[in-house]
Amino acid sequence: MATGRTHRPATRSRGIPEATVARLPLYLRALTALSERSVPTVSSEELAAAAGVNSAKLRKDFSYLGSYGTRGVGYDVEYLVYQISRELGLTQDWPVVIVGIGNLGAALANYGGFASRGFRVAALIDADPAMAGRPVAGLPVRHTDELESIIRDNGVSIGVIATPAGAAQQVCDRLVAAGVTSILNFAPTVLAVPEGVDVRKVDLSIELQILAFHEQRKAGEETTAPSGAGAAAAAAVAARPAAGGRKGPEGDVPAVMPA
Amino acid sequence: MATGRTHRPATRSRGIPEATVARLPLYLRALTALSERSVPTVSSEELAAAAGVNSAKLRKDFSYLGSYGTRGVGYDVEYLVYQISRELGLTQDWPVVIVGIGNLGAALANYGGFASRGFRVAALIDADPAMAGRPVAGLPVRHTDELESIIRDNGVSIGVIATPAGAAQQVCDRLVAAGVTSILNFAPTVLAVPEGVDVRKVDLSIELQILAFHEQRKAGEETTAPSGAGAAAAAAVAARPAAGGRKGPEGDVPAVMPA
DNA sequence: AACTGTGAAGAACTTCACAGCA
DNA sequence: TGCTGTGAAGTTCTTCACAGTT
Repeated sequence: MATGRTHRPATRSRGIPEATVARLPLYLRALTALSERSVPTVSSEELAAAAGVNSAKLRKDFSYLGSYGTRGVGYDVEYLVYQISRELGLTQDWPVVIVGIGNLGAALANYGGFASRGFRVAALIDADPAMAGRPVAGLPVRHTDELESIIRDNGVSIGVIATPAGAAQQVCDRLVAAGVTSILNFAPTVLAVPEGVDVRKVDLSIELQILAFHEQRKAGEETTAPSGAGAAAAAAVAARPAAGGRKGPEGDVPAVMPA
Repeated sequence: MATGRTHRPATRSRGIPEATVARLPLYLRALTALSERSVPTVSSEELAAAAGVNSAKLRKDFSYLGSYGTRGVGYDVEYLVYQISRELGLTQDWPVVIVGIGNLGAALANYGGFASRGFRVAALIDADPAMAGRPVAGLPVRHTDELESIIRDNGVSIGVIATPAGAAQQVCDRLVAAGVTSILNFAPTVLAVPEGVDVRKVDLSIELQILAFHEQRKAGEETTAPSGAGAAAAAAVAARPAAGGRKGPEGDVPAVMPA
C-alpha cells in the first residue's frame, strides 16, 4: 500500500473497516464502467473480476453497507453505484484546493477523475508570483497569500499538497489553520497535523521501491542477472559501525560489507 | 492505502512481511534525512517519530532484517541506510521507462526522488508523434514504436504507465511481452498481467474518495454542515431496482431514496 | 540506565464454506 | 438452480511487555 492514514487510530468509522473503505472506490469505478455500458445487473464474481479482487472479499465488503444484492441474481448496477457513492460521501460536492502547481500539481488539476466524482477544484495555489494569473486547466493560478481567504470563501475542507518537500509542512499548517481537515500529501515528507485532521500520502518513489524489492527477489530466484547496469549505487556505503558478532539476515550470511 | 499488489499471493518473500516491505522506504527516507544532517545514531523512538509510525512496529520491522541495532544505544544511521537499501534492492541500478508523457508523465520524469534511489529513467515514451523528439526533463521523448527495442536495449524490467485509461492495458501487454516484470500503473484501470508480473497501482482519485468518506463522518459527528456548496452531485441517481423489504445500513434507516 | 529484540496476546483482515433466499 | 450474505476458521499485522545486552 502506497498510502496510509495518519492519526485517528483504528477506529472503524460507523462499523465499516478501513480496508473495505479503501476498496469502495475500486468497486465504484468498475460499476461506473458497467453503468456506461448499460449493464443492468452484475454478480459478485463478475464485479470482483472487474475490480481486481476476489468475490468473497467483495461480498463481505458489501455486507458492511447493507443487503443490496438479490440472491440468485446479483447486484443492480445503478442502485449499487448510488449506495457506494453515498457511503463515500460523493453525493455531495467537495471543493478542493491544490497547492503547488508544478508538473504534478498541473497534472492533478487536469485529472478528469476528480470532477467526475464530486470533487471540484476550487482553486490552484502557488508560491511563485510568476505563476499568478497564469491559467492551468482553465483556472487562474492564485498566489499563496490568498490561501486563507480562498479556503474560507469556498468552504474548502480538503487540500492537496503538491509542493516540494521543504514547503509542505508550512503549507499544511496554513491549510489546517484556515479550516482544512483532510489533506492529500504528494510531498515526500511526514506531515504533523493536529488531532482530527486526516492525512493520506502518495509517494511516487515508495511504490517503485516496493517493486524493486520484489524484482530483486525474482532475479535471484531465476539466477537471471538483474537487468540493471551494474551494482553502481552501492558506492556511498557505510562500514559496520563498531564491534563484531552481529547476526545477519536469517542468520546465514554474516553481514557482508561491500567494497 | 492507495495501492495494492496484484498476483503473487501472500507468499512472504524471504520471510519479510509485505507490510514491513511497504514501510522500509519510509524508514529509508527518514534515515537519509538524518544522514544528511550527519546524525550518527538514532533510537527506535526517534526514528519512528520521523517516519510517522510507532516504535514497537519499527523495531519489529527491523527485526526481520536482522539485528542491526545496539541495545542501550540505538541504530547506526549510515549502516542502517545501507542495510535497508540493500534489502530493497536499491544498491543496484534500475532502469525504468515511463510511458505516456502527459502532465503526469512529465511530472514523474522530473521527479527527483527516482534518481536519488537508484532508479534511472532510461526513456520516455509517448504515442503522439508530435511529442517525439521533444525534450522532457532532459530526455527526448521516443515514439511507442520503439518501445520493444528500448526495453531490450536497456534491460528495463520496471515500467511506469501514465497513459490514459484506454491505452493502459495495451501498453501493459507490450511492456510485458518485451520483458518488463514490474509495473507501476497510474492509469485508472485494473491491469491483467500474467503470473510472475507485479503490478502496483496509484490512483489519485481513490485517495481523495477515502478522504471524503472520513470527512463526511466528521461533518456528521459535529452537526457542522458539510462545506460543499450543496448536495449537487446526487442528481444522476438510481431508484431501488425492484421489490421491497430491504435492510438498510446498520438496520436503522430504511434505505432512503433521494429526489 | 537505556534501548533493542522478540515471544505472546490481540486486533484486523481474508478466505472458506454453506445456509438461506429469490 | 444460482448467487448472496455471513458465521467460523485461518492468516497477517500490530501492540504489549519484558528479557537481554551494552
